[in-house]
Amino acid sequence: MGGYRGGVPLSPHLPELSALELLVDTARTGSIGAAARIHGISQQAASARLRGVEALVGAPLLLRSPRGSRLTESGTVLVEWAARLIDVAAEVDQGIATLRADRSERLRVAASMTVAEHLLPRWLITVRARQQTAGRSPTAVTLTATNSDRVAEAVRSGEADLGFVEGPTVPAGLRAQDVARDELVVVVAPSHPWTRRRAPLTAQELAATALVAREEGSGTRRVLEEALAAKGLRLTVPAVELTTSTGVREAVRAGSAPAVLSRLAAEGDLGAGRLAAVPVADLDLSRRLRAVWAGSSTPPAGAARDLLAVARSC
Amino acid sequence: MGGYRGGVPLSPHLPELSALELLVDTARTGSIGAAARIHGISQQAASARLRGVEALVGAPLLLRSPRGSRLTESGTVLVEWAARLIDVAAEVDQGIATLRADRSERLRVAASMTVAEHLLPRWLITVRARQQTAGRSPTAVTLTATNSDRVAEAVRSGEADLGFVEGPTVPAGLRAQDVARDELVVVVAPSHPWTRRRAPLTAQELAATALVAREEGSGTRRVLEEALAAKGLRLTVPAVELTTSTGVREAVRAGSAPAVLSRLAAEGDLGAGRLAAVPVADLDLSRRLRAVWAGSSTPPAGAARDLLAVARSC
DNA sequence: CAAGCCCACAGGAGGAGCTTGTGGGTGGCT
DNA sequence: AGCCACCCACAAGCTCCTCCTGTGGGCTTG
Repeated sequence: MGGYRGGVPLSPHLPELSALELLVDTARTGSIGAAARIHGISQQAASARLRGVEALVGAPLLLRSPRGSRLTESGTVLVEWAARLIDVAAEVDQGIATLRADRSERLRVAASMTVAEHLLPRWLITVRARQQTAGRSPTAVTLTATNSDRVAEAVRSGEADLGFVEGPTVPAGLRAQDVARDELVVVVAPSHPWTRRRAPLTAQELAATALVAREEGSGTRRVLEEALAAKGLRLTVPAVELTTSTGVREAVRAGSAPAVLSRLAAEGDLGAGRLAAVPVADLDLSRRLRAVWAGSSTPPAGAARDLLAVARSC
Repeated sequence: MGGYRGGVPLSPHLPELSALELLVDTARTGSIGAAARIHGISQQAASARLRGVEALVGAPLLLRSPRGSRLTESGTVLVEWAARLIDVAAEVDQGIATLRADRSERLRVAASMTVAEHLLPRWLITVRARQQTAGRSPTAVTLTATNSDRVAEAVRSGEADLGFVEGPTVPAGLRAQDVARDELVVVVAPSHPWTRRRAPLTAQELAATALVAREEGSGTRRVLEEALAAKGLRLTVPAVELTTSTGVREAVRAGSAPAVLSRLAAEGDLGAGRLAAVPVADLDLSRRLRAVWAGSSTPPAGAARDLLAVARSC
């Protein structure tokens, strides 16, 4: 996740998302015409689009017959991949809806970068689905994504109804509830000498190294600092400070220095071998992700309650 | 992943993938013009496209200045989401390349559905990346996705150079190497009575239930049957037999009957609450994913070796 | 102060995708 | 048997989108 290499656009063989949706719906319904109706286009247009997809892919995907269409073997695999892609696209879609600023009645959420990037879109999809199955109309949500400090401020000042933060302590003046756990990992470029270590890193070594770090006020940075402080250590002045985990990842991949990142943010790059994780011996880098709200001691009602419930169950 | 609900096309607010790529590259380079050059379009076209994205999202994403463009807060979040989407798209893209049938020299891979759907695209991306960093030109790979039995046949007959199968035993006449572990889970619709059970399911109960199942010859089916056989049990005749895990998932969601699925295939739906997992008490449903090849006892050379190495390290 | 980068606006050409109209084929119902 | 409903594909025309080129304004650098 989030490891887009940049500079290498996707090949022109990748069909458009809408065309893939059409294919998936054709597979589901067993009929091109039915899928066309779902998408609000004519059967002919759908047929042409799907032929276009087949031409792009370079393999037959559908077995057309006078009483419907079935998938070929290649089609089956492609539909499976496409469904996954569309799921992620739906998350982004949901996320985009939260960025739109033109609503009046809405749930205003402020979240730390880590939560906003990696968890919220999925939560929102689930909340929406649950509200719809419960027969309620889905709530409009607006999202502000900053660092944990500013999330706390936004909630305190009433700019946001609900916040999500990381960090070892509950922000002053707010009520909180744990919703998930996360863990920080030390990551380096695959070419970095630390990847060839036998023994795990010690807290002392880590503290003595100039890292690529997030700015002060970020939950990631604070957790690291407090974990080191618990060992009587202080963080060396960072080599670079950046405000996004993308920036941090890119700097690490460029080989400059190690970094400490949320596992959520690093996962994709670790899996793909673009980054390597370095175990740390004597440091507790797990952290809680908390929902926070102002005012009463009980969790908020309405849509905020729904979101909180979904977040806790994931 | 792979839980596409169907019937609800993505909102028209979602920008096209190419437009999102453009945004990501603009963020990376700090300049609209530079991103335009990467994508081989004029600066004006890129500028217009990005304005289109902003209109679609309904929020400013870029802070344009006479010496470049930076992201707004909303832009930062969107870029992060978009990068993830593009990563998945790149996997699909890579997968599509393997479906194209027009190459002559290539590595021919046959894989079980589970592996083809959930693991191979990522492996292929990594192989490609490693080959490129090693200065070699990337290998063309063609993929056939069927059930484990037919994968074994394809490898035996020389139709495929390398195969990936599930199942408790190594197919006769082939050499094998473990590459990963997987686990089967019992899944039901969220409304199914089993979700309200206190005690875990017993193997006996499971065996006595008519399930939604994969066809005979599939690795998923075989693992289940053998796990039951180890307890002296036999599977009841399935309620339905389907050849894809999508089909199985949909049937389960429709509420008809429980199913046994790879955790890989069920993950997305479990996370989103579209399916529920039911613990099973006394049944070992873990399974190995194996690479198989014909002939010599040593693993194959060349590109097959690269793929094998990547698969094992993930 | 000119050159080089950044950006945006305007007009025109091309093409991709849609719709409507049409026809061939199969299965079920009366 | 015959009609109807559904499946699919081909063809012609239109529309709108997106790209191109040409142009101009603003800021920084040598």
